[in-house]
Amino acid sequence: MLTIGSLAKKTGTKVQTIRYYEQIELMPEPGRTEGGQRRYGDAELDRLSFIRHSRQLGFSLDAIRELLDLGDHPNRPCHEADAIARRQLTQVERRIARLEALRTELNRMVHECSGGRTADCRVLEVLRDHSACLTDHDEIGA
Amino acid sequence: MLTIGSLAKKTGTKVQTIRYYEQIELMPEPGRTEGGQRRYGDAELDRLSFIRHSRQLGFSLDAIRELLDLGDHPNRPCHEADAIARRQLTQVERRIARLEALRTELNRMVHECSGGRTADCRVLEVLRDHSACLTDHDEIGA
DNA sequence: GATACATGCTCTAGCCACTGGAGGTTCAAC
DNA sequence: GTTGAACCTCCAGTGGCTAGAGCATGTATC
Repeated sequence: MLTIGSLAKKTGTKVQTIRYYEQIELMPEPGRTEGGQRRYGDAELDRLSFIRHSRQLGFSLDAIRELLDLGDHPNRPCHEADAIARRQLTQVERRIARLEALRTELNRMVHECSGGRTADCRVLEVLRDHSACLTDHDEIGA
Repeated sequence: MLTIGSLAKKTGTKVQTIRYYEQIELMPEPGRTEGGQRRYGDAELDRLSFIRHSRQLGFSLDAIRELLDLGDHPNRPCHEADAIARRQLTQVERRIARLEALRTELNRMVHECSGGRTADCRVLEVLRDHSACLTDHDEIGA
């Protein structure tokens, strides 16, 4: 039986985060000691590990909820899990493409800065004038 | 003189976002009509364009605040602006590296999925077992 | 001048995924 | 029995917006 603290340590999660997962019903309500402290078993350890690993791979909590649900039904066809992962992959690829455009632009800004007065600063100039950009970057935070 | 709506359209910002920027003092309080509606001039248009463009390049609102401040002092040396841009570049590069590791992992997951039952699903299996991963991806949201 | 209605206003709450703190209780070791 | 780390609940805050309620204003048309 694990305390919340040792579960946290084993999974690299913060204690508060575990309680938060319980609150949003991503983790089940665990058993308690007489004094009211949470105690966890192996099932919860596995579930939390799954959640954490999925988060590290960038899945949203909603996607993880779906994945967990799929894992609970071993006889269902797995194309849904596959679809979720593919969706995630597409998103990751889109983000990479966008960040690469930003990298190009930032690189250009930084390399064109000659280190003079802010009035002549290429960094500020590029930010002032979008049309000086070489790449498209129209969405925010994509 | 622009209404908030036309300023929004010109800069590709939402009306609420402009009011939010005013609230957090990133945008100045504009003049008002007798009836109390906001009216904007060219200075505000420029400032908002700068903000939006910086956001598109991934700068935080705090970083943008600094950049705007630097732009207001044309005779100061520009190495600070340069430093902010470099910091941003580093962050972008780190995010790209991380996402590329994720892409590798997701790709592998997706391609190893043979489309059977969820019990045999490679996607779920990899998520269950971090040690099956080839890449490091330890931080969340980095 | 009247009317219609798009656009404006303020205020509040919600989103995601946590994180931190206050103020109090329980557990395990000594 | 005492200490002190770890636990508890509850609430508020983060960033960067976004949405909606409920009402006021501005402008074009008749």
